[in-house]
Amino acid sequence: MVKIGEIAARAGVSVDTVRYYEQRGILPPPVRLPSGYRTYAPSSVNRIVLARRLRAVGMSIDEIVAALAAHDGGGTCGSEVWRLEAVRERIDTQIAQLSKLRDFLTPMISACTDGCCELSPIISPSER
Amino acid sequence: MVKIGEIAARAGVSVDTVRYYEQRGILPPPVRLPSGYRTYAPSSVNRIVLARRLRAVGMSIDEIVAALAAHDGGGTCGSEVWRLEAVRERIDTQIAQLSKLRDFLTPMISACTDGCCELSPIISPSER
DNA sequence: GTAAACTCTGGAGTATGCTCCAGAGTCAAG
DNA sequence: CTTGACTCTGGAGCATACTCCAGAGTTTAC
Repeated sequence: MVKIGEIAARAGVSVDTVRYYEQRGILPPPVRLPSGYRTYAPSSVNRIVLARRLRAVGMSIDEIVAALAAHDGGGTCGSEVWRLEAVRERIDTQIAQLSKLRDFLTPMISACTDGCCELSPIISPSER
Repeated sequence: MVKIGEIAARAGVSVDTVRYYEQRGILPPPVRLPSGYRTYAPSSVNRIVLARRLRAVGMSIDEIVAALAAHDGGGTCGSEVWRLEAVRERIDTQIAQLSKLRDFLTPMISACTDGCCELSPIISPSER
């Protein structure tokens, strides 16, 4: 079991962020030493890193909490099918969205090379 | 040329957002009527929709401005290679990042079915 | 020509996600 | 045992991205 400073360092976040994530429900309340110090299993890093990555791709804290809750709510570990799948589905949705965005962009690029740009409406096409 | 209300409706955003995007540099200063009203080419919708989609996948306003500037800075339209490509590259990076995230998750899901969960450190593995 | 709907500006307000701080206690090395 | 690093709590502060508002002018439909 490690203290907050080390867990934060390992996850690449600040100590404040770890406490904030606990407050928001991303991290469960950790075991406390008699002194009140928080102690974490080293694997807690995974949860923080995962949250960070999900944040980086546009998920809100609430969405992450919901996704993790769906995962955690699967029941006793190993006793039934877990739903980390839900998170993965969310990612697949994101990827699909991005691909669509990519497809949205591609014809624009072609249009550009044809002498007309759909993204710079400041000058009308006739002026080009 | 259409007024702000219609451009906002077409893009599915609020009038305030359109003005905010102009202020932030996502949209160029529009042509004004003698009354001071903003008027836009219908194609301006594309720029707003694109910005929205990029926001939805985690890009900040500043990043979007930079990406669009890279695009706009390509010179006279059709006269040289445009760099909307830069935006597309950003998206590809995102997709790659998400795929990595997906790969990060998959072994966790397997681990779960094996009776150990890396995301719920509140209970130590020995207690399971 | 008048009422309803729309637009203007500048600034204040809100939600989210951190980030920092004070003041006090705890721990680890020498 | 002291010194410096670490941790605690609660609350304030900050950046981002909107969102709303007042008060005033403009446009549109009847």
